[in-house]
Amino acid sequence: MADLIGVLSGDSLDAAPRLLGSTLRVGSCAGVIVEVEAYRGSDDAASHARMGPTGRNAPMFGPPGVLYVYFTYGMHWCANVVTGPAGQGQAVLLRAVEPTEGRMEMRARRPKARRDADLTNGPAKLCAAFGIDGAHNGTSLVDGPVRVELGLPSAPAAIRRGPRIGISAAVDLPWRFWLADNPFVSR
DNA sequence: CTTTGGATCGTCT
DNA sequence: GACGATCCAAAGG
Repeated sequence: MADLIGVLSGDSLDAAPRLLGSTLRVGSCAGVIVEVEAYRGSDDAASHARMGPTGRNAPMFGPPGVLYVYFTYGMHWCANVVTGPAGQGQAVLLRAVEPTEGRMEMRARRPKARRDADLTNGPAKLCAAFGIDGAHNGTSLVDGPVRVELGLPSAPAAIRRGPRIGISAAVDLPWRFWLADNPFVSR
């Protein structure tokens, strides 16, 4: 299956690298996804879903193709693409995007960004730049306000993988994926 | 360039 | 009551 839901219905570990090169679109802003992290359910000690469904992670246990937005550190929003069969609690965190449309708007929302590369090279940065917040939690990525337009699969040789960032458990699992040499990746 | 610490509050134990 | 799937400014080399 070559449609978005088809791709997202699979395991987050398969969907994550597949999403590299796809487009994130919100209003007049758009960008190419260049860095993601896969999170799974009860078998992933670093996942919000590790303890089963709660008030916050509820969208992760719903159907794939939905946006899961969470608030952290008292001030930041982060966005995930829900994947896997419904009930699994799997998702892919969007960590970095390469802006392609609406840079002026992004700059207005992120006045602290000095270089263009600082606009969207982090999970909370890209949410701020695109104006994604809790109001978008649980919305459809197919026909909702925040959309993912599936791109062609990236060449395996262009994909890098390594440990996830910012977590304190399961730190050895290489479940972070990014496009090699892309200047918009977070690190 | 790298390292360090502050900001700030919803969520779950 | 503790702690984040983070970011940024300031200080030190």
